[in-house]
Amino acid sequence: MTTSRPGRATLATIAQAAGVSIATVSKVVNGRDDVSPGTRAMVEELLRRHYYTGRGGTRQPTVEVVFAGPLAAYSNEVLEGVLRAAAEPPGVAVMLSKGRTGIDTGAGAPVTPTSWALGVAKAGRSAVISVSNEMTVEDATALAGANVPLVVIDPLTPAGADVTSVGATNYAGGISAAEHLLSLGHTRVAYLGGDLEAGCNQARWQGFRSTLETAGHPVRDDLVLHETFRYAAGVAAGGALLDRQHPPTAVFAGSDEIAVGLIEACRRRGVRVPEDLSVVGFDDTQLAEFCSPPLTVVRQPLREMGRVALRTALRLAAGASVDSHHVELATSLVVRASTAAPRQR
Amino acid sequence: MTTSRPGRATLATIAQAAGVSIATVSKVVNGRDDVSPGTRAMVEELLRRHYYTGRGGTRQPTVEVVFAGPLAAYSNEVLEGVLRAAAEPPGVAVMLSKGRTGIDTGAGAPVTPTSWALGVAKAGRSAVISVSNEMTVEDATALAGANVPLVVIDPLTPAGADVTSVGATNYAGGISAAEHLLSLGHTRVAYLGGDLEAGCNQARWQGFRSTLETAGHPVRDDLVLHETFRYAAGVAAGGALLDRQHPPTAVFAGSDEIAVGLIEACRRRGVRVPEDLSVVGFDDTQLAEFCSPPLTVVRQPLREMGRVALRTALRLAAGASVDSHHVELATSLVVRASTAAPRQR
DNA sequence: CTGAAAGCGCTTACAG
DNA sequence: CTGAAAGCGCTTACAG
Repeated sequence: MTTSRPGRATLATIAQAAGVSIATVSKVVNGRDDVSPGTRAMVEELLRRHYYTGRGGTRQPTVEVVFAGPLAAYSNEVLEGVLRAAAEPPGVAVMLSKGRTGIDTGAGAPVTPTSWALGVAKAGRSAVISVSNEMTVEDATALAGANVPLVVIDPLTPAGADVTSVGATNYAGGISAAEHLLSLGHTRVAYLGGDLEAGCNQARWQGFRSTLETAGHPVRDDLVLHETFRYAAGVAAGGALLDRQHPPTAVFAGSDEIAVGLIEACRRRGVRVPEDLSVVGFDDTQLAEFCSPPLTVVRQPLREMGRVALRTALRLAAGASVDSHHVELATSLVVRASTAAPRQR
Repeated sequence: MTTSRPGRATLATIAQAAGVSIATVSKVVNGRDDVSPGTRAMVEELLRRHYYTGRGGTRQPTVEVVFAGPLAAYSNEVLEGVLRAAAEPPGVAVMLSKGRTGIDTGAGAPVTPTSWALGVAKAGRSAVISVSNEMTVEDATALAGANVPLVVIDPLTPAGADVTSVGATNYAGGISAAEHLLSLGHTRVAYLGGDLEAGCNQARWQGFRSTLETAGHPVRDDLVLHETFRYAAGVAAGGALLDRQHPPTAVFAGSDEIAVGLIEACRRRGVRVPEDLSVVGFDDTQLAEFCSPPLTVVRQPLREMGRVALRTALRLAAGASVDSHHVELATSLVVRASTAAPRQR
């Protein structure tokens, strides 16, 4: 039995494979309800397996980029990278959405992971890129079920083997921040981190912690704060840190936003940066560059991460496999003006 | 002669109208070259007039947002507004692109305004939103020819009657900046503006200028600088301003980026803000909020502008007409910590 | 350069 | 719940 399958799958391809009529397959594709559940399930499975796309064939290839929170300096860098990679020939269109929006799942029905994933597939998206977004296991599974590849940038939870992700060497970044501060002579340092549950935050902290400990200057427990990655956390928790009886001489912030918030907390108290306090940020977004003083940061190559995510997504969409399910790009230390030797006591 | 046109136009509709065969229309649609130029032109015209979309009918409605420069704090706010409005039922997909990319215009051919516009139409975009982007007259014309509505946000050149645009009350914004500084007691003020050719920059400057002049404190010619809207201009030109023998006591910057650059120039020189110099920004992006000290700004409602642009674009795409070809949303003064009374001499 | 005709992929009213 | 058959929108090899 030679199943001829030259080009793209048609209704006839599926009908033959399923042993049903073309009409029945058509009904399943169009979501009519006069098909038995069993037949429907089997046909749907076959449609997926054959990458059935409808007669439109391939429309313009499109990748959907999903952000969780508000767009910010961080997302800009990632998007720039994605956009530039997408502009390279042959070119992909980039769709932007927040959460599960932008996909029509049918008249006002509540959007479930499955309906969203099916909508994404039906809209013809080649792949989905999710950015620092807690994609649930359900979302990922539904997407896989709909045959839409998913690439996660900077996953909050450690990468499962079944999800492809792109991150940065956060642990190494924490180390370089510690080494920089140690080399300047700081020994009483604090960590003002982001969400405790976030994998990237944990890695940054552990790299930082271990290096200081090895150097004989362990970080005191009361100088370790896990808050959120946002500006407000820098202002509030950073301010509280400064109000201590014995404040640190340097702070490693878990993000640029936190660092910038901390710098505002310093200004309000007349604490000078870097004379009275050294601050190291993490990310190297435009915020770091525009900060006054310009921020010393551990740079994570966000644009490059966006570019790699896009190219990986395209490769998966083309049916190729990827060498590794998780890629980590190298961080690097960028020294600007927010760090200096501690004052002589 | 009753031309029956119930639903969507088909090849037959066009063929009948053009007095040619269905086959010929099909060839035009598919860009085959065995059609005479005259026939092709006529058929293309008819395809447009009938809003021919192909059998796919309406795909998921999609709006293409085109940015010129790099994504920045400014674009974030606009995009947030567009995205939120797009997420409201019934929901539109949002495509992001920079310049004329993201559209497949055929094998490696140089992208001309016409081929781009045709590609946009063929890709099924309902409308295009262009952000602070020098859309050329050619682009706009080509888009109009392809029946794709265009809405420009914050047009660089004064809105022509034929282009729909959304802006802010820049002139009034300039006035409110001047009034704020006058009320604090400043009389020796400078304008550190963006691109001289940009309409929004001119309006800001004129509103500012006229108010100070009326108040009897005209801005000295040597304290008026038109640079670019970027950070670097704030650092360099702003720094030069501070190095004058008689520096101003307050500066109205044409954008948040310029203001933030100026604040860095101040830091480098030990000039305190607002004690030694008051700074007013323009935009109210996240940069203003995160600046240290937080920036007093003339706020332009960028998110709202994004939302209005999207809704206008959708209305145009639906064939409705708009009341006004140019809408200006109100600016407002947001007082934060970068302005204060001038020091007593 | 044009179109009649064959044929493809799909949908749907209807018979079973 | 299923499918034979009619028919629609479109494409294309080919004759003129």
